[in-house]
Amino acid sequence: MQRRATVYDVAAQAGVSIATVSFVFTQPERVKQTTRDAVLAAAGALGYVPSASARGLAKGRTGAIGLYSYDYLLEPSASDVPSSSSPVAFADAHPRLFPLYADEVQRGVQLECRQRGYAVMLGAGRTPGHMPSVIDVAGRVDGLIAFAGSAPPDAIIQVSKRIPVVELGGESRGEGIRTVFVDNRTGMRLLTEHLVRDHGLRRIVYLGGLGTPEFVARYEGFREALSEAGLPVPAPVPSHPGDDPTTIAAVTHYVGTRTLPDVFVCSTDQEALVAIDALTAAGLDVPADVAVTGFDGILAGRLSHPYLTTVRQPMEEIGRTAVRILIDAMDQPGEGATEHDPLSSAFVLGESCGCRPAQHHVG
Amino acid sequence: MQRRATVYDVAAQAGVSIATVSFVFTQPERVKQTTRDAVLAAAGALGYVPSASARGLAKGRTGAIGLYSYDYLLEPSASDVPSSSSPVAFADAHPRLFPLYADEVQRGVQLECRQRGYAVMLGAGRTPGHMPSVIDVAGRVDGLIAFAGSAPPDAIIQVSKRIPVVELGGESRGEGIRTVFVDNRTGMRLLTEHLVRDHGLRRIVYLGGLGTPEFVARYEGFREALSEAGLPVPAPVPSHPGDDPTTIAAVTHYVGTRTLPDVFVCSTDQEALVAIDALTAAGLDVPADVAVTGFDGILAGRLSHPYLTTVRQPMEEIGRTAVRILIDAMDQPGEGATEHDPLSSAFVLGESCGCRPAQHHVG
DNA sequence: GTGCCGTTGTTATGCGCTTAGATTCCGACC
DNA sequence: GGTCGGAATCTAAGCGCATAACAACGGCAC
Repeated sequence: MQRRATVYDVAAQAGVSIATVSFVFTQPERVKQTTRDAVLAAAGALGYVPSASARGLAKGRTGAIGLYSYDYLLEPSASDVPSSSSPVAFADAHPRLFPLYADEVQRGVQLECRQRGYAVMLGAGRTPGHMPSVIDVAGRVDGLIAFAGSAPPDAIIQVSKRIPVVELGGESRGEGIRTVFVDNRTGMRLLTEHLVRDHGLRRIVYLGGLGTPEFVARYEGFREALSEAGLPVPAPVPSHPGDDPTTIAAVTHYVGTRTLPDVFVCSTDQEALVAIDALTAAGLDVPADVAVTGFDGILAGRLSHPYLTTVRQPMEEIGRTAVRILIDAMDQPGEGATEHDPLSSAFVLGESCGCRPAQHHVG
Repeated sequence: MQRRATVYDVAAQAGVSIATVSFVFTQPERVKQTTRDAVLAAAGALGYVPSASARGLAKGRTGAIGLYSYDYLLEPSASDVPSSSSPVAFADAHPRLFPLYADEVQRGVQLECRQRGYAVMLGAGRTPGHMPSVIDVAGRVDGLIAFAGSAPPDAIIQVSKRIPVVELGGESRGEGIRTVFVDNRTGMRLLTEHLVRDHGLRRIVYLGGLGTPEFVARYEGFREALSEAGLPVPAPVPSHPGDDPTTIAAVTHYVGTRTLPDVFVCSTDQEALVAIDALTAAGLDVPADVAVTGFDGILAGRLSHPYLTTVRQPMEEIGRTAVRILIDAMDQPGEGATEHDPLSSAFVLGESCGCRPAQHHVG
C-alpha cells in the first residue's frame, strides 16, 4: 500500500491533464471516448480512489447525510451480555435490546438515503477533544437528522446555522430545525380507552417522562381518555427509557403495598418490558395481577410473554420522511420548513393488557 | 443560513490568526486560556462547524470507517409492505426482513466504532456516474468493511490498494484484505448430526449456494456429518438468500412428488423461513411432514412458527471484531494481516427440526 | 545591557479535487 | 488556402483546514 494515487498520478499515466481526469468521473460525456477509456484504464491500474475529502472541499457538499442518535441505545449494559462460553446461549442476541425504536428509524433512514444516492454517516460518541460529538458529525455531512434529546440543544442550534437539521421527536423550531410529526396522542388515547372501557381498569399509574414533545403528546392522549371517562388523571411517575434502575424502582415501589395499581401505562415499550420483568421477579403475574402497556411497537414486544399491548409507531417511515424533509431543505436552502401530514400511529392489542391470546401477526 | 462560517471568520471575530483557531480545536493546550475562550466564544457566536472535508484533506485521514453491505437486505419487495391504511396492521414492521444477518453485524460495527471514536459511513447504492458504489464509500473513509459478494471483487482489490479492507465471509487474500473467521463448519455439523441421529432423518436436501468460503464451510460441516454417519452426501440445490423466487421454486419442485425429503437443510435462516412459507402454502406441515433448518440465528427465526432450528453466529461480535482488525491495520500500515482465533457459532435447537416446543430463551 | 530560553502567535504552504475561462484542435465551408 | 465554430482539453484558482517553520515577547541570569 504505497502512497495513494491521486488525479495527478492518473493524469500522468494517461497523458492528460488533471482536469480531464476529473471530467471523466464527473461529466463523462464531456470527454472523448478514447480519452475516457485511457483515463479509466490508468485509474484502474493505479488503484485510484477519488478522495471524498478533496471532492467535498472543492464542491462544498459531501453527498452524505448524518444520523445522530442516543448513546444508551447502542451500548448494552454488562448484565445483558450473556456469557459466550455456554454453547446453548444465544451468544450476542439481545432481543430485549435490539432492535429498538432508534434502530428501526435508522433503518428507514438508510433505506431512503440509499434510494436517493446519499451516504449515511453515523456519529461516534465520546469524541476526544472539546468538540461535542454532534458537531463532529455535522461537519461531515450536508444535512443532519438527530433524535431529540440525543445532543445538547445549543449544539443542535449551532449545527442548524450551517446545515439543515431534522430533529425527531422535537418541535419545529424554525431556524432551520425541522421535525417529523407523528400522531402519538391518538394512539395513546385509544389504548387508554381500551383499558378503561374494555377491561374496566381504574387504578392507573402512568410511567414515563415529559422530556420531549412526543412524550408530552403521549401523556396528553392518556389524560384525554381519562378525562372523557370522568376519571382522575394521575401525574406521571418519572421514568426514562434505558434507565432501567429508575424504572424498576418506580415499579417495585408499588409492589407489596395496598397501592398496587390495575395497570402500568408506560411511555415506551422498553420501560414496559422492564416493568414486566420487575413485576414478574416480584412474584406477580402480568396481566392477571397487574396489566402493563407500552408505546412504540418494537419487535421485542412481540417476543415477550405476555405479548405486549402497545401503540406502534411507523418507525421506518419516520426515518424515510426525515430524509425526504432534509433533502428538500438542502435543495432549497432559503425555504422555510414545509409542513407535512402527521404520520399516524396504530393501537396494537396484545396480551399484557389482559386480553386473551389471539391470532397475532407473528411472522 | 448565510454562508458557512470558516476558520477565517472565527479568526477575524476573535482577533487572532487562523492557525490559532485551528490550535484551539486540535491542540488546546498550546493556546493561552484567555485566547482560547475568545476563540470558542467567536466560534459559538458564528455557529462555526469545522469542515471534515477540509480537515480530512489536510490531515490525510477522515476518522471514519466504511461499511458496505448487500443491497437486497435493505429494500423490501413491494409485496412485503403492508398497506398502512389498516389500523391494526403493523404499519412498517417486517419481522421477516429485519433485522437480518447484515443488520446485526452492522450493529456490532456501530458499537465498536462508537467506542473507539470512529464515525461509521454506510454506503449508498446507485451512485450516479461510472464509479462503483463501493469505491465511492471507500473514498470517504480510512478503512472499509465489506460483506463478501456485496461488491465486485476487482473493486474490492482496487480499494485495498488505498485503504485496509476487512471482507466478511470472504477469505484472507493478503493484499491488505483481511477477514473475520467464524467456525461455520462445526455448527452445521452438529445440526446435521442432530437431524440424523436424534430424528433419524435420511432423505435430506441441502438448499444453498457455495458462493463464499463461509457457505462452503457450512456445506462442509453438513458433508462431514453425513459421511461420518455413513450416509450419501447430496449435492447442494442452488438457492440464494434474498432471491425468494428461486428458493420457492427449488422447494416446491419436491412438493407433490414422491421425492419430498425428510428435511431441507438451508444455508441461511432467510432461505429456511421462505422454505417454510412455501411448504406451508403447499399444504404441508412443518415439521410433521417435512423438517426445515436454517443458519445464522436471526431474530425472525425466533418469531416464526415453528420456532426455527438453526446455528447462531455471533453476529454482533463479528462486526466488533472486524472493526478491531481494521483499526489495527490502519494503525500499522506495513504489517500483514494478524490472524485471530475463529469465533464460534452455536447450534440452536428449535421446533422446525421436529423437536417439541421447549422453554426457549424468549425475551 | 546582553544573550538565552520557553511561551504564545503568526506566516505560508499544501492536501486532492472541481470548474470557470482560456486555449487548442479539427473539420466544414467560403 | 484561409476562416470560423464547436468540441476537446488545459490552465489556474481556489475550497477550509493542519502544521512546519518562524517571529515576537517577556523573564531571567549574567
